[in-house]
Amino acid sequence: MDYKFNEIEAKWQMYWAENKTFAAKTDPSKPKYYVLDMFPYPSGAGLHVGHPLGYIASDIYSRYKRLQGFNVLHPMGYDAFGLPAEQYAIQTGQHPHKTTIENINRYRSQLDRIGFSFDWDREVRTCDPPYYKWTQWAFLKMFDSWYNTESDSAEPISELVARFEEDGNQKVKAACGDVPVFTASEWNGFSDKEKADILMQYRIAYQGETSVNWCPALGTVLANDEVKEGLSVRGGYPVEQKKMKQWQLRVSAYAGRLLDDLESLEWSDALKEMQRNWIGRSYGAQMVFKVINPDPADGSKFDRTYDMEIFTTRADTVFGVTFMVVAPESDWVEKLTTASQKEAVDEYIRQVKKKTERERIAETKTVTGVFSGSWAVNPFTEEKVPVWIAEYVLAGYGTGAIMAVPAHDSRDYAFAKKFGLKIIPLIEGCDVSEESFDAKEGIMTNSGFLSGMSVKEAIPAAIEEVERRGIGHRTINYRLRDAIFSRQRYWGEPFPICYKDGIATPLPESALPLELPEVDTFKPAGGEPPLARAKNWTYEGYPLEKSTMPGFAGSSAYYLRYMDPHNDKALVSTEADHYWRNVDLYVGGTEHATGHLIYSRFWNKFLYDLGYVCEKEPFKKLVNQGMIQGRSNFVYRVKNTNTFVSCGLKDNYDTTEIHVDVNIVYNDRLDIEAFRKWRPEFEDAEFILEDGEYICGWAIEKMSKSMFNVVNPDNICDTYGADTLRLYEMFLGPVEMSKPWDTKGIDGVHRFLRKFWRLFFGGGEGLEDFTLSDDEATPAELKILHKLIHKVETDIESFSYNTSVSAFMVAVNELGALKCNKRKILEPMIVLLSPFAPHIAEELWQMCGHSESISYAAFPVYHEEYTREDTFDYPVSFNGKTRFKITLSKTVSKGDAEKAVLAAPETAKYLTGPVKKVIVVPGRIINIVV
RNA sequence: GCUCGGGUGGUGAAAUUGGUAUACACGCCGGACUUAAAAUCCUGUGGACAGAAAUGUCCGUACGGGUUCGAUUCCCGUCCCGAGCACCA
Repeated sequence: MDYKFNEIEAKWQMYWAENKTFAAKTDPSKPKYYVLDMFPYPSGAGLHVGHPLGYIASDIYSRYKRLQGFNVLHPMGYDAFGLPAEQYAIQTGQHPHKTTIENINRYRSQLDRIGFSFDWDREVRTCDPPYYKWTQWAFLKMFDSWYNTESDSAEPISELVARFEEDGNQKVKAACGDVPVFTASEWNGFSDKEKADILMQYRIAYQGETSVNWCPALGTVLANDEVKEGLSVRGGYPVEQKKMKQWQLRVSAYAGRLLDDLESLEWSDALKEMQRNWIGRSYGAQMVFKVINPDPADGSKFDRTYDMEIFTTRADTVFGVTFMVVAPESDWVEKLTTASQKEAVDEYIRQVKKKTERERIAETKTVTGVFSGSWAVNPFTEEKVPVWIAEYVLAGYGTGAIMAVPAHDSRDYAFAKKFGLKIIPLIEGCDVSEESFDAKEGIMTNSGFLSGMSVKEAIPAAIEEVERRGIGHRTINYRLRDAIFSRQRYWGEPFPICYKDGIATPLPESALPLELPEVDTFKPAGGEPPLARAKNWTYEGYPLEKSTMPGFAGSSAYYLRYMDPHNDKALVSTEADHYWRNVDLYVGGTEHATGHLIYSRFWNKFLYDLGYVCEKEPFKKLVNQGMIQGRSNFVYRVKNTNTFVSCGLKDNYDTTEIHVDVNIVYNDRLDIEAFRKWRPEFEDAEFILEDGEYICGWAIEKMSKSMFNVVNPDNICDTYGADTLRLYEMFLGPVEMSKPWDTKGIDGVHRFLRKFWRLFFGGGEGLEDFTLSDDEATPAELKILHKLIHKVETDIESFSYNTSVSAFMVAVNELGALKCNKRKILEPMIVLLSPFAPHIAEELWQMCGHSESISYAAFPVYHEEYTREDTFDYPVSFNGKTRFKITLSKTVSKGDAEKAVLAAPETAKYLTGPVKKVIVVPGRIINIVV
C-alpha cells in the first residue's frame, strides 16, 4: 500500500479540527507548559518556507511536551495593526480591516496545511476591539501610575497626589521629567491645569515635548528601534529629528530592572548582550561646573554664572579637562552664547538643523563645532576652560553637556586637534601625540591628589572628592530612552484620552474599547493624523486624541491574553494567570531583540508592579530561529538578442544576468518549456546549452518576490506532503542558524518517510498488507529503539532537531535491514516520530488499532540496559598514535584493562621502550606512554 | 571603532563538550532491475603515497604557536565571514 500523504494529511487535519485535539484547558491537576511563537503580521505576500521554521520547531516541542503528560498551551494569533495595510489602503482606498482579514484567512489556510497543533479557540487579533480594549486599559493604568524610585516600583498616581497635598514634592523620589520643587501649600494653591501639567511629568504614560524621529514620507513619528541608520525600518525613508509633543512610555524608569533580570532568563547570550547594549548602563558621576557668560547676548551688562551639570564615567580625568562641550539642541546654547559669538553660533545651529539624521550619521568623522564665548571653571584646578557647542555631544544622553578630556577620549581628541585646544596627558608614559589614550589603565600623573594612583583606584577616589565638596555625586546612566508611543496613523489603537480645556483626561474604563472610527480616506489630514477626518471624534463633547498607538502596543501583552482570551472582565483572570504564569518557551526571530522583547518585558513588569500578573518576566526561555534566505537563480541573456547561454559558457559572451523564477528550475537546471511560457518575451527564446541542459547561476539573497526566489510551502506540501516539509526544514540544520532554502535534499527526507511507511507494509516478500507481528523483540531491535528514544529525547530538549532526523534515518535503515515488523518496536517508533511528522504517525497509529489520537499517547521510556554495550573495541595508542584495537568487556576495571593490553601479543610488537604510563578512560581508549 | 557569534569533504552539516574526525542527507562514480527512461534498490566516495588485491603508511577540522599521553574542542596571536551597536562621554 502506497504512502498517500495528501489523503492522510487532509484526513488528520480535519480530525484534529473537529475533535479540538489541541484545546488547552486550565487544569490545575496537570503541570502546565506554555509554548509560544511570535505571532505574525499577516502581510499580503502570504507565507514563504522561511516563516514556518520557528513554528515547526515549537510545534515539535509542544507535541513532545504533550506526550510527556504536560498540559500544553500552544496558541497562535495575528499582530494585525500595522503600516503596510494602511499604506495599501491609501493606495487602493480599501479599508485596512478588509485586507487584513483577507491576509489572515490566507495565512490560516497556509498554516493549516502544515499540521500545527495550535489551539485555535484562543486565537487573538490585535485589531479586534475586544482585544484592544485591554491594550487601551493597560495604557490607562500607565497614565494613572508613577514610578517610585525608592520602592523601585510603579504606584497609583492617587498616592502621589496624596503625598503632594500632605508634604509637597521635596521628599518624593520618582522617575520623572523636570519639575520645580514645591510645598504642600503651593501644590494646593495650583490651578487644575498647573496640577495636571506637573502630574504629567510623573506619569508612566505621559505626554512630553522631545526630540523625536519624524519620518516625513510616512507622516509619522517612529520609535528608536524603528529607525536604522537614519532610515525607517519600514520602507527605508529618511528620518529627521524634530521637537514634538508626543505620548511616551517611561521605559527608562525600568532600565535597571530590565538589565538585572536578564540574568534569570534562559536566552541566548547573543540576545542578552544585544539587550544589554541597548539598555547601555554606565557607572559614573554627575558633576557641576561653574560656567560664566561674560557678555550675555541678551544685552545684559552683567556676567551670568550658571551651574552646569555633566555626566562622566572618568571622574579621574578632571585634571585633564581643557574644554567643555554642549549639544547644539541643548538649552545651554542660548544661555552661554555671548554677544560677540552670537552670529557664529546662530549660523552653526542653522547648519546643524539643516542636516537630516542620515547626513549626520554619514558625517560622523567630520568634526564640527563653534565656541560659545563662555568659560567654565575646572573645580579641581580652578582653571578657566572654554565652552564649545558641537554635534558630537548628544542632547538626549546624560545632561547634554560634557567635560572634554582630549588626552583620554578619542572624540575629544579629534575635536581638540581640529580647533587647536590644549591636550594634557594624565597617565604616566602615555603618548598622545598621534592619538588619545582611551584605555582605563595605567598610573595617574599631573593629577594633584590622584597622582600615583592606578586608574581603577583614582575613579572612586575622584568621585569621593566630588561628593565631599558637594559638587556632584555617583550616578548610573542608561542609554535606553523612553518609548515614543503615538503614531500619526489610522490603523492602530485609538488612545482612550480626551481633552477637557486642553487637559488630557482619561476615559473611564467603562468607555473601553474606544473603537476606531470610520474615515473617508486614510491619508493624513493636512498637518493632522487621519483620525482628524473622523466625524464627531469626541467623547461627551470633548475632542479625542487623534494619534493612535504604535505596533508594539498590541504585541506587548498578547501572551497574557492567550491565557484567558474570552474574558471581558479582565486582561487575564487571576486564576488563569496563576496557572499559566508565563511563557516557558518563546520562539521567534532576533529582529525583535531591541523592540518587542524590551517593550513586552517592560509591560509585564509594570503589570507585575500593580499586581495584575504574578511573574516578573514574560518569557522564561527564548529560542531565536534563524532566517531562511532565498536561493535565487539566474539566466544569462546574450546582449541585444533573445538567446540565453548556460552558466558554464557565459564567460564567452557579453551577457545580462536575469533573475528567473526558482519554481521553474530544478537543481539549477532550467525547465526550458516552462521558461518560454513564463513571460511572453521569452516565448521564442533560443538557448546555448551545455551537455544538453541549461544550467542556471545562483546566489543567496533575501527571500522576496522581486528576486523570484520565493518558495511557497503550499507547493512543497503538494509534491512531498507537510510531514516531509516539517522534517526537511528541521533537517536543514540547527533551528537557530540562518541558512538558504535549497530544495536539493528534500528527496532524501521524503524517501525516509516512505521507508518508514514500508516497515509496516513490506514485512514479507511482496506483501502489500499492513502487517505487524506480536513477537518479542530481539536485543538488537531493542537496542535500535532505545538508542533512538534516548537520542530524540535529548535532542528535542536541546533543540537539535536536525540530528534527531538523522537518528530516525539510521534506525529505519537498521530495522529495514532486520526486516523488523514487530509491534513492540514499531509502535514506540511512531510515537517518537509523531512530533516531527504528525500526520503519518496518526495514520499508522490508527492502523495499529488505536482509537485515540496519538497526541494522547505517552512518550516511550528509555531503558539504558537495552543499549549498553557488552564489549568495546578499545583503540590502543602509543604516545597518542593509534596502533591497534583490543576488544574488552565494557565494564572492565582500569587495572584489568591495563593488564590485558600489556599481555596482548600486538603490544610487544609496538613497544619501543619501557612503559612509562598507561592511561585508560573506561569505555573509550587506552594509551600507552613509552 | 566596540561587542557577540562563527570558520570541519564537492554541498547542507555531525562529533556523547578533551578520547577512533567527517554520523545523516544531497551530489557524484559504479552496479542491479528495464527495450529505454523515470522510479526503486545495492556498492563506493577527505587527500597523498605504496600495492594485483585485501590492506598499509603519512597528511588532514582557516593559519601560526602553546598546554596535554591525546586538541575540531582549552589558551595566546593572525586572517577571513556573519550579526548587533555605533559620536552613549
